[in-house]
Amino acid sequence: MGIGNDAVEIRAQGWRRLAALHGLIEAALEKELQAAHRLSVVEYTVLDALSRQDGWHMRMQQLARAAALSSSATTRLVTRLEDRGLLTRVLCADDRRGIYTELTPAGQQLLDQARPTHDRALEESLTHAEKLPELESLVAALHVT
Amino acid sequence: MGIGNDAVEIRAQGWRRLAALHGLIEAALEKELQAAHRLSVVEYTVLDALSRQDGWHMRMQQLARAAALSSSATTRLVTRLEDRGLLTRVLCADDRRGIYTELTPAGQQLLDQARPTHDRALEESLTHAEKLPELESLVAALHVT
DNA sequence: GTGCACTAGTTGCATGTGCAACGAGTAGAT
DNA sequence: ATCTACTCGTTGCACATGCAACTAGTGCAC
Repeated sequence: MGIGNDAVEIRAQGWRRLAALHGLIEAALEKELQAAHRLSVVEYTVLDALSRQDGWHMRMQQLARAAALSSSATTRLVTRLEDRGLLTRVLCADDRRGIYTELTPAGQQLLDQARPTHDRALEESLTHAEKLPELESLVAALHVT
Repeated sequence: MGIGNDAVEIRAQGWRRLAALHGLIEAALEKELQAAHRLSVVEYTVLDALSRQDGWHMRMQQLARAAALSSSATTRLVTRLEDRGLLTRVLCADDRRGIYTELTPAGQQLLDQARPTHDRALEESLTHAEKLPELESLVAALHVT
């Protein structure tokens, strides 16, 4: 049980804290976004990532990475959002395998409505987490640019 | 776009980084644990939480909180592990609603085998994440006690 | 050109998850 | 003793996810 094991244990503890904080925040966001806009956290993440491209397209795999999802899950997620009229698939001319997605006005509008909900829920859960001794320092690290 | 909005944006960015790091680590652990021991990350988390109690019991709801899972998911997770002989359900005498779970020798043994895999995969993914500029500071924050 | 290895995205299938409804047990009021 | 409100854990059901297999398209070798 020397110095090496201590490092291992510190890493494991850090990971447990990270997972705990992540779970806390995600649960809060999920609840609020679902209740107010019928959006899941991943769905919001995708819309947000698209809007961050500012009117520009994103390929499916970029979306997959942004949402930390498999490509199959991304396919169905995009289908879901497309069925709700929030985004559209655009075939790309240069590479006909590739598919671009872009926000529709309705998608942009829903995102505009959902963003305050998201930001408020995020702030609340961070404030809550900050009070838990084992999460305090990790929350502080998020404020750092 | 005053100071208030900056704080909001910083929080959002922090959350995206947290989610990214979490996804990175979880995917790596999932892959390694699944391949080497047919264990998912949540399953490992539960076994680990139980062993951390050092031979003592844990109620279903403690387990649910430790794994960031709903109670229904916890029920089935415990059933799965019980079917594999890794833990046992123990009815509690004082409160007959409550159910304790404890590791079996086989569960302890599998955990002992899986822990090095887990710790190594964790170290590797942290080392990898440390090289990504946007995750570097967050990874550093995990080292802090 | 033809063939081959590769990438992008989609689908069948099995599985893990959350929500809501439920049965069982507890604690307190009267 | 009984009624009520609550907690604990389990189950039916719908649904999102990952893996593997597939189709379509690209690019390189020859």
